Amino acid sequence: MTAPRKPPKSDPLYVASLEKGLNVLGAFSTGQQHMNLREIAEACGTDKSTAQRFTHTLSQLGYLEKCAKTKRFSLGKRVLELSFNYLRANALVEAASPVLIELQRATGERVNLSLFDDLTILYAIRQSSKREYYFSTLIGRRMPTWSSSGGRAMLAALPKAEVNDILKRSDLKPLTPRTIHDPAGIRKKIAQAQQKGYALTVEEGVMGEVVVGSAIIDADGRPAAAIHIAGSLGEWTADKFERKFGPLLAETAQRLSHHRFPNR
Amino acid sequence: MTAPRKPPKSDPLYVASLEKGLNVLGAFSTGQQHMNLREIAEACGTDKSTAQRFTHTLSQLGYLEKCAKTKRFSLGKRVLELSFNYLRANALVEAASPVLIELQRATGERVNLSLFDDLTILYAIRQSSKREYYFSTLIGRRMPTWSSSGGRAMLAALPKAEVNDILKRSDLKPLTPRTIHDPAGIRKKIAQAQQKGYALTVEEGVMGEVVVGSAIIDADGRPAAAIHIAGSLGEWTADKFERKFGPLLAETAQRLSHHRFPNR
DNA sequence: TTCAAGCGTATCGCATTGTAATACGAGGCC
DNA sequence: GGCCTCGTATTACAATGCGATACGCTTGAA
Repeated sequence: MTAPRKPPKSDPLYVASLEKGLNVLGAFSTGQQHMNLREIAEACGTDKSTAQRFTHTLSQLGYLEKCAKTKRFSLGKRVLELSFNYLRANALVEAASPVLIELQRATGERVNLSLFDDLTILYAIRQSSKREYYFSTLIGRRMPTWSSSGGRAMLAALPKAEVNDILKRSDLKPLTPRTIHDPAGIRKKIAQAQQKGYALTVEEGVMGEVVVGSAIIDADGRPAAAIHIAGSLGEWTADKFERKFGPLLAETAQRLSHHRFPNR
Repeated sequence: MTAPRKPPKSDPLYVASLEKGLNVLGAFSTGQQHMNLREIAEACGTDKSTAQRFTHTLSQLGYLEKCAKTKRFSLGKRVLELSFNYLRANALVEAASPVLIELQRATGERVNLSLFDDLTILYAIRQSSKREYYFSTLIGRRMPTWSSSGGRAMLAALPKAEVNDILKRSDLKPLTPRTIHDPAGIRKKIAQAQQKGYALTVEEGVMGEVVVGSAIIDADGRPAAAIHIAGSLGEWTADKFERKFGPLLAETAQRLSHHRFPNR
C-alpha cells in the first residue's frame, strides 16, 4: 500500500495558525455580541482547546475583550484601529470625503461611498444628518454587488465576461419582494446604468428606499468605488428622485474618476 | 501612538504566530500607504521569510492587498468588516448614536464619541457636517487620555489611585504649545471636570480648537466613553463656547450613563 | 551592453511551536 | 445533593511554522 495520503497539497507558505486566529475574530460576523469558549469553537469549527489558545492570545493583544464576570468574549476596541489605518491610507476615500460632505449638504439626503470588492461592495463613508437605522450608518457593511445601485453601476464599467463571472458566482437571493434578481433583469439594469451614467434601485435593498449610484473609475479604467444617494419613497417618487439626483451624482462620480492614486 | 502591547514569554497558551501576523497588520500604523516585503520585515522586526509567509497568508484572507504591478502590500478592505462587527455589537455606541446626531444638529458643531481604553481614548462616532481635516473624521483614531477633554472627564470618574497609575504610565509629551502636560496641571483640570461635569481644553490637541468633553458612566460606576463637542476659536471665545455647550453636554452624557448594556 | 544590487519567489531539513486529549475545580440547574 | 457544563491548566507528541538559502527578474549606474 502507498503511504498515507496527505490532504490536498497545501501551500507551504500558508500559516494556518494565523487563519485560525482571524477566524475567531470572524466568528463575530453573525452579529453576536459576546460568545463563550464553546460557541466560538463551534463557530470556527474547531475544538475547545484551539478556541482557548486563540482567544487567550487575541485578548492579550486587545483584539478581543473578555468580561471578567461572565468570562465571555467580545471584539476588542483595537479592531477599530485597523480601520483607521486602512482609511487614512486610502487616497481615493480621502479625495472623496469632502466631495461627499458637500453632496450631502447640497441634497440633504443620505450619501455613501462604497468600495468594489468582487461579489460585494462595502461602505467606507456614510454621510447622513438624519436618524437612521443604526446599521445603515456603519462603515464596513457589505452588500451584494449585483443588487445595489452602486454595485450595478460598477458592473457597468466591467467587461461582459467579468460581469458574467460575477453573476455566476453570486447568490441571487432577493433582499426584498421588489429586488430584481433574475440574470436578464439585472443585465438590463446594468445596460441602463451604462447608458445613463448611474443606476437606480427602487426598494431593492430596503422597502421604502430609493437609491441612485454611480461608479468612480480608476486610472486603469476599472471601477474602484461608487457613490450613492438614498432617499425615502415617503418624500419622493422614484421618478422625481432620479431626475433630481441622477445627473448630479453621475457628474460628481465623473469628477472623482480617472485619478492615479498612489495606493492603487 | 502604538496600542497596548504585551508580549508575554513562556505562556503555553500563547500563539506566537498569530501575534506575528497581526503585527504585520500593525506595521501600517505608521501611516504608510503601501510597503514592500523588506519594509514590512523591518517594521515587524522579523526576517524576510517571515514577512513573506504572513503577507502571503493575509493576502489570501483579504486583510492585505497586493498590487500586481509593484508587488507592494497595503491593508485590505476586509479590515473594515471587523470594525463593522465591533460597532454593531456595541450597545453603548448604538444607544449614543441617535443622541449624537441630535446633538450635532442642535449645536452645529463637530460631535464625537470616544471610548476609554486605558492610556488612550479612541473615537467610535464622529458626527460633522463641516469640512475638516480628513484625519479628524475617522473612526478608530487614538488620542492620549490625559490630554483630551473627554479623557480627562473620564479620569475624573476614576479613583485617585487609578488616575495616578495612568498618569505614571503615560508619556506626557505635549501635542501643542498650549497642552497642559505637567501632572499638577492635569490633576487640576481633572478636579475641575469632577466639579463641573465636563472638561474643557483650549488648543491642547490642535491649535485653534476648543473642546468640551463629558464622561458616560456605565452601570458599574466606571467611565466607559465620553462625548465631545469641538469648535473653532475663529468663531468662538473659549468662555462663550464653554458656557453655551458645557452644561448641555454634561446633561447629555448624564442621560446616557448608568445603563446596563448587555455586552459590558 | 554589462554587471551588481535588490527585489519577490520558491525550496527544504530541522526543531520549535502549536496541537488536542485530558484532568481538575467551580459554579449552576434540576 | 448530584450532575452537567463551564473555564482553566498541563502534557506528550508531531505537525507546522521556521529561516537559511538559492534562483530569476527588474532596475539603474557604469
